[in-house]
Amino acid sequence: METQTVAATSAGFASQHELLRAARHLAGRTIAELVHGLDCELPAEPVRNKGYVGRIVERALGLSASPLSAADFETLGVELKTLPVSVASRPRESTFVCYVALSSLVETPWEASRVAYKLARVLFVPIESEPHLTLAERRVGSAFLWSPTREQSALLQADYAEIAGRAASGELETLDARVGRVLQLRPKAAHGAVRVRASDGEGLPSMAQPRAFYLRAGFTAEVLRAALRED
Amino acid sequence: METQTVAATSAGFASQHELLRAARHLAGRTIAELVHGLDCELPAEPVRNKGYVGRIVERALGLSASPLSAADFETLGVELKTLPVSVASRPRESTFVCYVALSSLVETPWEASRVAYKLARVLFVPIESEPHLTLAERRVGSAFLWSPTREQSALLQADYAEIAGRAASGELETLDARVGRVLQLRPKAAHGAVRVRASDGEGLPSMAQPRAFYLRAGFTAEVLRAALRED
DNA sequence: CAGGATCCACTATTGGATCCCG
DNA sequence: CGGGATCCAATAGTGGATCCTG
Repeated sequence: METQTVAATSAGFASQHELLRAARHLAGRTIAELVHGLDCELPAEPVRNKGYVGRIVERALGLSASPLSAADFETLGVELKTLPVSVASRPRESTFVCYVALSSLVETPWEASRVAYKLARVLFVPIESEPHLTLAERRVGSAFLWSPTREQSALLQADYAEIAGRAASGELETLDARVGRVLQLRPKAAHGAVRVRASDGEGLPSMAQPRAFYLRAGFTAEVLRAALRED
Repeated sequence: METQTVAATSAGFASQHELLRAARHLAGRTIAELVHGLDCELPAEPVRNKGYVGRIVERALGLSASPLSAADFETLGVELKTLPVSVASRPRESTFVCYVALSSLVETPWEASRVAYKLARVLFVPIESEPHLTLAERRVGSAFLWSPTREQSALLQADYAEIAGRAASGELETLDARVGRVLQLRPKAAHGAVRVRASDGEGLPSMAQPRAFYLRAGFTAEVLRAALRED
């Protein structure tokens, strides 16, 4: 049975290439088909189930809840990201990268940052996600491995520096999601009132909105176009 | 009197450089000040007086209604365009270039087109035009002469070809203002029901909406940035 | 709470319509 | 009707908020 083939590949991958092949094996399948071999429920509607597709693809590729398979991806040095795309292969959303504390931003250069580490190597799995499609109907596209080109890396680093600079000088008023040409900082929490421990400009304890790095849709659009040209 | 200085330069210019100097002489003045030396009325509000600033600047530079001074600009080979800009020097609007008949588009290559001719050399006069400013309060910026760079020319030509191609193949449904990265085609008339004589795909007579070429605001923004870097 | 993400009200952009003059 | 342009309702874009899971 087709879906069992997917399950069979789910144990550890020896290389990034092997992982890519497994991901490409999913191309053309609907989410319903992925779920079929995975013993899990399929919610009817996308809304209120935001991370669902991402988790299904993780599982279809063997990244289960177990620490062991999570370690596979860790060992391979690959970050897995589903990318919701329109029929015209245009990303419909920005891409979450990771949380970050403003204080760590100030201390950490781009090269040593978690965002740079996560973006060093990404397996993008496009998902055709027109709003009118149910989760079940959404279809997996052709996955690809990406690392930033020299130009892209320069853009990311410049945005990081701009964001870190504003954090350092305490210009929190002007440090919103509009900053950054390709990388941006946005609130990320269950709701807007959530606060976490932080330190203010002078290192004194304070409470702050949790924030995370995101890639702008325009940037992943460029990444996707380049990948399509490769094919 | 200062405004007489302006009037004194209004007779024919010997060169583009002389014209540019006269235009730069207007920098920093308000429209009220320009009008002061010109014997004409100043409407209170911008709305319902759309071409007013353009005509005032023309007159301040000696392009009166008389065919003679119009010929000055013609002889110099310069097109005069005011450019409404925000305080951040961002163009607030697209820029009208000229009317065009779809039939002529099909026959005329870029090099021989009126739009290419008009864009070959332009004197842009930025006007600070925040919506809350009355006409009188709007201020003239630093004028500059522009000709398309090689890259800009390639973009313009490619857009022209794209537009002409759709006109040729009769794809009028897809030939709207969205076509063209920097150059676009838009309806231009007193109102949407205006029609002019035209010919259809087979050369048969028909009625069509008058259309004109415009430069997108994003393009003139780039032109303006380059000019500001020069200064 | 970190990580898988998308939602959606609001803002920014702009395509088509329009205004005045000669 | 061509040329000087801007207006503004509708659409596109996105910043901040939010949802579910382990």
